[in-house]
Amino acid sequence: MASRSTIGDVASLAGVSVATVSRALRGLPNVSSLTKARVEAAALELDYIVDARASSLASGRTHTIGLVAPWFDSWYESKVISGLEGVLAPAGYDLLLYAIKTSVRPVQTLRERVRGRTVDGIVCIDVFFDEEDVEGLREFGVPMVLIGSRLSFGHSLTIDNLRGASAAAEHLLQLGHRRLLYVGGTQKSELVSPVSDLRAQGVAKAITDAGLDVAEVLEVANDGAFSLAGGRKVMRRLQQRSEPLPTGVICGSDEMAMGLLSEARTSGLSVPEDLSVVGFDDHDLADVFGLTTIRQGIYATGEMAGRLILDTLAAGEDLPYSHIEMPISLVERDSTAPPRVVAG
Amino acid sequence: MASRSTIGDVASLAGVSVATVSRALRGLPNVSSLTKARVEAAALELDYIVDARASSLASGRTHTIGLVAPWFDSWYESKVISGLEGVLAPAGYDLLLYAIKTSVRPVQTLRERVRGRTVDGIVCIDVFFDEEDVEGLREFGVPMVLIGSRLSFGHSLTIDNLRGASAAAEHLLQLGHRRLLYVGGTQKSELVSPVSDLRAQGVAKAITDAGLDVAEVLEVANDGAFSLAGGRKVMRRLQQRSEPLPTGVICGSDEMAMGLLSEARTSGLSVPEDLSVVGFDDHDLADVFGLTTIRQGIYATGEMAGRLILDTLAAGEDLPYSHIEMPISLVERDSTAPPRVVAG
DNA sequence: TTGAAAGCGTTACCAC
DNA sequence: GTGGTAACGCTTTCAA
Repeated sequence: MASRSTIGDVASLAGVSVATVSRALRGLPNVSSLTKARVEAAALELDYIVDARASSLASGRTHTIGLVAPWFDSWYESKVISGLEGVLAPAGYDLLLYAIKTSVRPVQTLRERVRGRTVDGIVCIDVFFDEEDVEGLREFGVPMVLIGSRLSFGHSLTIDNLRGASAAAEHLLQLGHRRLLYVGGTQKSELVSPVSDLRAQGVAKAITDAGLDVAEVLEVANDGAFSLAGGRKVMRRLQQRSEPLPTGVICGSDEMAMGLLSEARTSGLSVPEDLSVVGFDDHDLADVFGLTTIRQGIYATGEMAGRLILDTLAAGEDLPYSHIEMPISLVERDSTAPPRVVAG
Repeated sequence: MASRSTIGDVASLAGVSVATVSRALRGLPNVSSLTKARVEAAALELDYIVDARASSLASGRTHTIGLVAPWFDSWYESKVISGLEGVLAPAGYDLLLYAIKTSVRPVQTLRERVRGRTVDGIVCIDVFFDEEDVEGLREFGVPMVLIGSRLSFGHSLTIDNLRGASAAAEHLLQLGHRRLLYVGGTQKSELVSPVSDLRAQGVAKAITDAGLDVAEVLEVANDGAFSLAGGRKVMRRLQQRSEPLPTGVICGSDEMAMGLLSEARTSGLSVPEDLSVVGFDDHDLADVFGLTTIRQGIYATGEMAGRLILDTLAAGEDLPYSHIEMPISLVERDSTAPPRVVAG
């Protein structure tokens, strides 16, 4: 292992003070170009690299952003990570990951990282804070961006879940469907998400707006768990009962839709002939499944979160909090069509 | 923002020295239980949290592990992250992400992080170092685990790519297929991966072992790019030419297989009647596609990498490097069957 | 069992 | 434009 050289070594070699080395290497003003060149040469020769911890301790900045999420192995999270990273890395910021286990109060983990001065800012994905948590959050004093949820302070990035689900339901209603099913569910953990409920409300709204009776048209399944397996389970249960199947299904996520689709096909139902299905997200594979879906640009959301953090950091803490609604759109593919027997 | 209390504040309140506070809070020996209790009470009252940077600067440990990969938005990476996190977090280690852009020498980024004392250890996923790089790597002096590649120093975790691909090919040969295609490709970047070649060799070996002529039986497509889109492209090209299609396809990844499958079905081919397909990985959705595949436990690989790092850290730098081959297995599903016309 | 003090490697303020 | 030096907040000898 090469011996580690410090700023002092560089100073000696260049024949200047450590203060000057520090300025020169960071490109600060008030350093003659001659001195600067000499310092840079010395640094290069000694293979000097700034100690991030010492620098951070002295300057107060860590150049690290913490990403908090319930888990990191889902498609959604990996897209956000990617978008964030794309913005943060070029700006010289690192990304630190914190998975919030279901059992632990999310705010506790946050506390330690922020108070321990490990991160300069925080991005939360689908972390839902309760009243008690919020008390503890204010004191953090570092910029915070929430994705998928909202808070009275800090930036937030969401989509219009209600409108998205409405659009999906409208699409099915216009095709002639009159027996709809919404498949949602709380997310995989106990950090209860309002997202699923909002989407259910959106579906109901579309039905009402079409002059129809929600009680007659809509059925809601709340055990889809936003997962592949959950979508399967819902479909299986549906087929085991005696009542007729709905003709149109709106799923709160593409992964649930894929599970449902898969199970439906396995048991001989054809999509969209027997059953129309709309998903949510526009997963990479939605296209392969020919899945009609509500597209949201998740990578772009990650980028936006990164930019918000960076801007807030640059501007000081006084930036007014913004709530941004990311665009969504209906992508029509092959999983939706008029119902086989149009009510007549 | 609550005023930050330091170890000095705690010491004053508890009426002891900072040295004692440091020992007491970290549970070191030689602290009377009375003192310890008093210190803990003071820390609690002041809501004291250790400054990670200062602690790290003084102790030399960062309690952070760096994860290096070409990108983070693929299924494979997200599984590794998840496995790593599951082991690291309980041990008090954080995970820092570095995406290696194709244009930059990977080793440069590593240098800065390690030399900058930002991480205690490094895990690399599918990062392939060339001779020149290796020179610079030795000096790092922190534990390193490579996933998917090998190095003469540092731990490595791979699967037997050759044997996996052999098993896939054998499966098809036993079903009676005599015209095979292997779909691979360098990975999405210029960091050339030997993985694809190894798998191609495995297929060839199975053919030879079966007493057949590789030149007659095997065709290789190296533009699958390990992606969905790549798999599609290969299938499309195949159908545009005049020669007959192969009857059995082995794909270097499930994502390529899914793309290929999707394209095949779109153009009216049925699987497995017209075409048998075997994938690689056992992607979460492989099951949905009914895809026969070579399963590798990626989450387990992530866990193992975490444990190796932790063990090495605990043991000091003297642990002998290990190369571990993770288990794989053939999972038979519905995408493979005997060819329609058995050669007779 | 406890305390004093010397680092750890920077940054930033204040003279010069 | 440059240098001296006090922080930054903790860990870790070494004495007591």
